[in-house]
Amino acid sequence: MSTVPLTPTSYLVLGYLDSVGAATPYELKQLVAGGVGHFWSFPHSQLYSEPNRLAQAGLVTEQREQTGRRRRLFAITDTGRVALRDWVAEPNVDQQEIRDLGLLKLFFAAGAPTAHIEALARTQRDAHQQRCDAYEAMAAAAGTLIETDPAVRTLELGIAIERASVEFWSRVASDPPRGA
Amino acid sequence: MSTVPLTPTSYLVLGYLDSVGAATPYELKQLVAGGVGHFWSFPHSQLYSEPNRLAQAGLVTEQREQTGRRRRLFAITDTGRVALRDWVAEPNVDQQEIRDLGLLKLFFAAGAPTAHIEALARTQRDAHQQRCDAYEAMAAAAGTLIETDPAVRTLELGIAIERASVEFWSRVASDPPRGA
DNA sequence: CCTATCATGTAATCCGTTACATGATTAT
DNA sequence: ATAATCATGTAACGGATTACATGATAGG
Repeated sequence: MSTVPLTPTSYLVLGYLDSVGAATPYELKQLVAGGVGHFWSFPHSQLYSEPNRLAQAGLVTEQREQTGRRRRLFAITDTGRVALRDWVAEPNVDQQEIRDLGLLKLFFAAGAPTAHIEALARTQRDAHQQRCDAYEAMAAAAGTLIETDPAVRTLELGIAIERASVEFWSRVASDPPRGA
Repeated sequence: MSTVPLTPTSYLVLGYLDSVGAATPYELKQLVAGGVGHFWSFPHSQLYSEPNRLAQAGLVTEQREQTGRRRRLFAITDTGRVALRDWVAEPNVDQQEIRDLGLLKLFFAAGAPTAHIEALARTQRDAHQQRCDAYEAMAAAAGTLIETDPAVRTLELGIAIERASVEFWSRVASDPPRGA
């Protein structure tokens, strides 16, 4: 029960364990795939190692099947719940960043032919459009939950950002830099 | 001169070396701070190790001062230039993600008191507003370059996303989930 | 001179990713 | 039955981050 540094992944696991009570890594994987995974994804192997770290810190408990697959079932502890609440309450220090690979490419596209820039812009535009549609469908499916459920509410930002991205890349596609 | 996997950081270094010809790690650090660093930041130590990797792959050359600080000066090679062009030209496979810590907190805020959510939203709103102002100032300073320089053009997306974020967090602040 | 700060760099650590592996279950 | 796919998990590697360290330089 030593103390370990908590990463966003840690809180993600704590957050899900808090909302469902207890889960195996595989169940976590499924939860992530249908939830945060849409805007914060990572390989499933993390969901096998991260709970171990959390167990070391006493934030979750582990219970292992004695038969068959010997699945591990993790549950959040009171300490874990406190850590989660504290994290949500504590003001955000670090700024979020765009970290869009397409944007990085555009940034360094000074030497590229215009046709390549246009192609990049179209690809990005379409990808963001797809994602926008997906978010909108999820929001529609969630209905009025978007007003009361914080998790669902995040869709609103996703949609807004995707729309802005579609508009941006559309403009770049139709009016690329170096256009003269 | 073995082959190494190229990461976004690799191309970032190649991109800058391509635009300035040659630079020391410290010069790269300054370039990044005034450029991509605004939307793709990382510790400066990367700028000391990454060029080494690129040199192994023959994408850059290294020249070391024989006196005083023994600074290292890196220059991009033709091979490096080709790699950079290819990267820009190749279509983007992976989707970009939001990866906003504030958004992650909101996602898991179901158990938090409304006051905490409001505080989170206000903090986020203000941070994004600040960043929005900064981007707009940079765009204004760049003037019409925004139409012709791809690197400057990226500011447009930054501004659009920041504005959308400000609006989103303002709404959450004034009308938080669980508000009933 | 002296010391505070900037410039410049290295070392060690670890999270996250990639790759692999094996037990269940379904379909044909 | 047997191939295919899903479920479940582990091992190993490396890039990114954190922390530390030392040389220049300017200000007082």
